[in-house]
Amino acid sequence: MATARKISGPCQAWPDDSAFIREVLDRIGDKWTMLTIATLSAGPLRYSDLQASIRGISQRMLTQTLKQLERDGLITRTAYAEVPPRVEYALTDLGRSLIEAVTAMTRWAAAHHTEIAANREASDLTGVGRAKAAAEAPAD
Amino acid sequence: MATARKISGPCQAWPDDSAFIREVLDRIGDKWTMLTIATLSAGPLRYSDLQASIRGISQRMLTQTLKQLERDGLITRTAYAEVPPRVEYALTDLGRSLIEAVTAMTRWAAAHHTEIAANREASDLTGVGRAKAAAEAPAD
DNA sequence: CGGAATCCCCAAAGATACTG
DNA sequence: CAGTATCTTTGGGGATTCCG
Repeated sequence: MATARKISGPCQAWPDDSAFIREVLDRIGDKWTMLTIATLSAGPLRYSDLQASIRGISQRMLTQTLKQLERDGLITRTAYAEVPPRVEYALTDLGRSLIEAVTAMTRWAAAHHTEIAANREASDLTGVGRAKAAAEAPAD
Repeated sequence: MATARKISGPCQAWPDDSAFIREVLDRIGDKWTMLTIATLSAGPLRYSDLQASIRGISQRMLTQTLKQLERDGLITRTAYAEVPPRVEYALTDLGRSLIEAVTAMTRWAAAHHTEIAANREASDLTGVGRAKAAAEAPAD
């Protein structure tokens, strides 16, 4: 609504509604979110397990990510009122539906990260002419 | 170390080396990167077209994203030395291999964004008890 | 037109310490 | 063990300007 912009561009496979896609993408596109989903895709885990599995994530981000996912209905949080506090997080049905998309990303990452790294180096050497992108400055 | 988790879950595509996955994910997981890839998946576009299609992106981010993608070998940049400067960006073969993963994400987003929004609201109402997450203030 | 350089701001991410 | 509150830092990212 509002802005009825006429994009006379060539091939636009993108409806004007790319808005909500940005929204969702901005939310689940987050690296920690993806990693969390991926980690939980194997099965329910508790807080510490998640922190250990994703290792590199801070409690802040973990908690934040989990809460966000819970709000969105992607995961469930089950707290057992035991003496040693225990909370388990598990994917909901909705969350599971995301697995394929996330794994598609991670599988791609796993399959092409080497290629990417190679391209980076090549680019670094080839386009040095005026590349200021060469922040890599190999010293010298 | 203690990561000898026995995952008996359904789809586990998870090597312990989630490190490089984080790397790649952090790069393509960027919202603008995904949208750019998605936009280019329809075919080659020039700078202005991209800016118009993704609209909402600033030249800074667009340029930055394009450069990054070019460095990684996901897209190619072809500059035509014409009077009216013209530069076209197109996905490489590697870039195209990402399309399926990206579209998987966007399709999911398109299919479940409503559900997510609903869950958000429900969550907002249900857990109001002490929810500090309720920063939604719809501002009348 | 395409993009590089600069300024500036705010929000996000990390670390730490504390509590239930 | 699980989670929260606080402080600080960093840089992402928007707007503007100028150059090729």
